[in-house]
Amino acid sequence: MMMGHQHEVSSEEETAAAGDELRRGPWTVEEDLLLVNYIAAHGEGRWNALARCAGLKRTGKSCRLRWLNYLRPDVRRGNMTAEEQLMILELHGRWGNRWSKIAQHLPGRTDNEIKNYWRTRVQKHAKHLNCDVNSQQFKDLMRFLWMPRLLERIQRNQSSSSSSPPSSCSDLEISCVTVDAGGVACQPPPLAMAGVDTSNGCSMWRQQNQAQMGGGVAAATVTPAAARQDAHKVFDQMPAAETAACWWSETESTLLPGVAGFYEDEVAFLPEFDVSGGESMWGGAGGDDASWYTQMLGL
DNA sequence: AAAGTTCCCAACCGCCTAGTC
DNA sequence: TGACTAGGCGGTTGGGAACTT
Repeated sequence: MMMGHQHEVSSEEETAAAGDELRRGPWTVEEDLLLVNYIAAHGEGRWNALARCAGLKRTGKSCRLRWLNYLRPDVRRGNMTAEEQLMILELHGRWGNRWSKIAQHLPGRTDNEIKNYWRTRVQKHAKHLNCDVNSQQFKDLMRFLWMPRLLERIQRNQSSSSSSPPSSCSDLEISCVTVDAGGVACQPPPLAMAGVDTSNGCSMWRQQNQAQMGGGVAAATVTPAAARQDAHKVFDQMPAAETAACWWSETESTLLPGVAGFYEDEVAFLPEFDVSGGESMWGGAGGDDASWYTQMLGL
């Protein structure tokens, strides 16, 4: 694909090219081979020199990008798994558009790929909901509906791939605050979190959570706005992996009107939001990543 | 089947920072 | 200290595939 500024050459590129005509646009198989072979023999780094020595009429920048985003052997391709999507939603909520930082927690995924995922999938649905992707409303939707559903899907995949969860994980109980339409907090039944190490901070977080919620959510009566505010406060204090693992909604029908500010019919149109295991907006099969996600929880 | 539209993502750009001289 | 270079980052673009009319 040829870019619009293909005839403009920066001073940096002029230096790198040393008078040679620079190639732009899509990489050919021959160029890829040159780059891969050169790096295999000499290693990466010093990209401008590398481009020259490898006989590539490309800028160092271009070579670096091609290698990191496409040719590197550990680059993971294909649809994002539910685990990866959950991680992206959580980490973006925490760090914003810090794509490279987010990518560090998704082995094999590049910042470019995560950025593209965010723009093409997440922003698209924010647009469908007619709200800004950075709005509190949309963040609530992600936290209280999409992320729990992704988690649900992950757990279903885990349980279907292994009939007996690891004993070290099966007894973890996760509580979360749900708020019914009348603004009354209720405590959901314990949820066994298969695949999550009970020794991590989740149980501690739960205790803190309940303490901050006024000594026990079951007894408290809170307004939806207050519940949301408290939830965010606790959420923001949690380590990333715990946050992704711990959030759980009893049902979105109780959460949406009270906490997220969305009504059921507002999200009902989300056509791809299929939790039955088929194709969904969250894409991908994702069934074999349980171990990966468990590993990520140890971050 | 053809034309139009939307979506995806590879590759580019400009800016910034760190390192070197 | 300032100029220069390399590398890294986030934002943007546009070609082609996929989908719709």
